[in-house]
Amino acid sequence: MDEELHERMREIVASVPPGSVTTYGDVAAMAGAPSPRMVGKMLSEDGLDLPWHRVLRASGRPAEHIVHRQLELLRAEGVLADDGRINLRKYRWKP
DNA sequence: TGTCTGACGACCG
DNA sequence: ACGGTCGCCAGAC
Repeated sequence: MDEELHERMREIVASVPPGSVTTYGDVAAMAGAPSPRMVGKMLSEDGLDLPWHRVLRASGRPAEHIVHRQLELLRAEGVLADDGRINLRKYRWKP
């Protein structure tokens, strides 16, 4: 099992600064994950202590089950959604 | 082993 | 812009 990958994904998500967002795909690419799904999997089981709300789908929309909560947390950081969708060109984090 | 299931994404019409 | 489809890959059963 790859504990290393798990840690890299965690570190990347942890490093996304308040007021900006990233996507599952970006995190996967940066961490060298085989699929963006792995990022979602990691967050679902070990993401409570991470700024998981800063991770969106490539469309700029949050995953279905957490939409409300996520948009709420983002709004508190000044990341505003237009009809449920975040403008990635505006808020996307690029290290 | 074979199938199904996701906090996903690229492509296409 | 949207929805359908297909590829993806580790786990659960």
